[in-house]
Amino acid sequence: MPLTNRLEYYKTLAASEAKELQQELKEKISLQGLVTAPQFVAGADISFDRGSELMHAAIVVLQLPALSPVARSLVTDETTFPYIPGLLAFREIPVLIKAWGQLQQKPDVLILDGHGTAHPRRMGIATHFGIEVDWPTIGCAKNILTGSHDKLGLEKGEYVDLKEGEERIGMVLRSRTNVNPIYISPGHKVSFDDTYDTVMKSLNKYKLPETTRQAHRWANKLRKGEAEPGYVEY
DNA sequence: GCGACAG
DNA sequence: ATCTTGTCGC
Repeated sequence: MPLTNRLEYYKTLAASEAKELQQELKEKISLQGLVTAPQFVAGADISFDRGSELMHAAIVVLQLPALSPVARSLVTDETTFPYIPGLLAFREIPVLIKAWGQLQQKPDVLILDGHGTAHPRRMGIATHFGIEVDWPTIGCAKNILTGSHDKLGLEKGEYVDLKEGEERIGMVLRSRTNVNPIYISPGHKVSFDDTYDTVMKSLNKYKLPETTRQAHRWANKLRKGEAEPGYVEY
């Protein structure tokens, strides 16, 4: 089924059906590592007014190692799926894929807001998105959804595995010294090592990766009418 | 049954 | 996610 039709199909799904679809898609996950060191990393995020069905999406591409801006894609669209923990992808993926399709300069890897394999069925939004567009993705969340972990050191760069039972599903990373950690996990077509390395390279002086920060910034500008939808290359 | 629960 | 000012701590 064509991608466009799949996205329309998502909107018709009941929660139970969405979960079944995740169980099927789970078989397509690849944790094969990246072939070459990434030079371009991108961040994706969504902003919206509470109570509104309008979703404002931003994807920004940055170049390593300086994290200098390369391009951005902004799209506004309406969602028809509610926010349900564990089913975030069905709500946000449609507009993100529109932004992705508009993006000319594709990055080596895309970091999304939310989890990848650190999900009850290993199908967080980063993994789901990666499978749909067949591209390397990483999940980076500010809060935990599932799993448990040991105590974590306070220095930037330290991490512990996030596990569900005996299975490693992600990592809890101290992205900035003495600040609450972030939760990172492979999305699709990246390894756990790629996930850690890429996120570390995307960090500067803040808690969140610069990719995430820039995507958040532009999504907010779009929502507030301070930026126009469309594609821009720098 | 109760609590947890990405954005 | 978003609503919002000051304030405590490194």
